[in-house]
Amino acid sequence: MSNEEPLTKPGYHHGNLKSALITAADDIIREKGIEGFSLRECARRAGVSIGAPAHHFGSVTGLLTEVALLGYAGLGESLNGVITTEDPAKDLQQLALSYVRFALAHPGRFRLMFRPDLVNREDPRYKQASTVALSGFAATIARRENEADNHMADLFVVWSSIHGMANLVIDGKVRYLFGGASGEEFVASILPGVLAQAWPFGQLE
Amino acid sequence: MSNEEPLTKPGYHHGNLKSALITAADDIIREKGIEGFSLRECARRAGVSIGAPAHHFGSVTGLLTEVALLGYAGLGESLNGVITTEDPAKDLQQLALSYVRFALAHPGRFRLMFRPDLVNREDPRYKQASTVALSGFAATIARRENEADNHMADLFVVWSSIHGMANLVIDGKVRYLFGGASGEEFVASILPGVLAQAWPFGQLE
DNA sequence: AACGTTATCTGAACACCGATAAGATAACAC
DNA sequence: GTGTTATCTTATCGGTGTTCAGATAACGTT
Repeated sequence: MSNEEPLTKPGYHHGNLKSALITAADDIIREKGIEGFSLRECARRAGVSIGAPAHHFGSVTGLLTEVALLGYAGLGESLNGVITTEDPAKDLQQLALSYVRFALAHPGRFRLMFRPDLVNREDPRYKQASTVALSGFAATIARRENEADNHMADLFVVWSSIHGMANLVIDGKVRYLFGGASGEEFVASILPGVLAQAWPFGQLE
Repeated sequence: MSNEEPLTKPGYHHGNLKSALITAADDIIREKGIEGFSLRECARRAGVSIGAPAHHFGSVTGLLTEVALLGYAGLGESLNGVITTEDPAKDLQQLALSYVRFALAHPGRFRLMFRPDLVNREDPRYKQASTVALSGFAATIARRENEADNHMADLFVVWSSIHGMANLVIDGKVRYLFGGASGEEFVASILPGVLAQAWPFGQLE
């Protein structure tokens, strides 16, 4: 029994306004991007007055933080789902692919997740969600290395590379480098080749 | 003779409103970040009415595009200044350092430069400015390689890595990975070690 | 030197936005 | 059934970018 969308609909009390607002926010962000989001339209879509969200989320940051948390949960699922544990080097390539695919499939969410002005990073759930999302990734790094190596340094470098790819791809810089290839084409056909050929983290060790 | 700031000051006509507005915008972005920017405050600082900027820039995007162009010019200076041509591998490390340093020194500008909703990337000057800014970087990649190699793929991968580092650093993710190190500490003392130890692009070949 | 043209800037209006607070409403506990 | 509390509405505030008619002055031409 999923008490997601329409628990109780009509009347003065919405019933599950909180989740309805989160859903509406996620919809807007998917349709118009994070820049096209507005709290008022969000309330409008949930069929509620413009002052209602404040009671549940305090401010727009509170609501968007919830959306960002969902984003990290989704990213974590995507990442942790491709880890085989058998071949760390191959796992890293798959993680890079999944990371870029996620950013490309949910650019609005992805951008929101890294917008410190829109997300309350002091929320302890934020730290937990982002840590969990990257936990399998960090474990893969550690699995690849000798014990004496500096895991943090390698995690930073590899994460940087993956994160930078995702940002460049959703910013359309790929078209700038590779001609007319769109983001989807790029990930589907070019990126695996790029990773196998030029990405150093899979070949090392 | 620098006809920069106060060419002609008082009166109905400002004299050099265009550059004054660009300067004011850059100041606001430096003080409050790109999210704290507003066209109205920009006009206020330039001592001009709220409708004045429209005549010179059309919209807020037009003005911010000019600031972004300045940003790319500054980034290009920083990058091209560290290239020695002698040792491409070492040059790449210096380029990475300069890139991150620039982002950390001008986080507002840097974020603006990669905000497609705030910058008009159809402006031909934008394409030129970003190309010039990365020209020395691309040349260093090419210089490092054999002729048969795929320059575009390598440029993408190395740029991704550098760009990702810069983003993670200004987003404060460094503290998350490296304990209490601030961005400045990281760039000044930690990052060179990270690059020498874990960054693969300097050692290869 | 005077005139007409054009570039520049003002001022007001409009439609949005997020935040806030007082009050209406209804669910819920007792 | 009554009182309490959570929820939502309504109105208001200050702020934003855009637009446009009109004021102003610089500039080119005669």
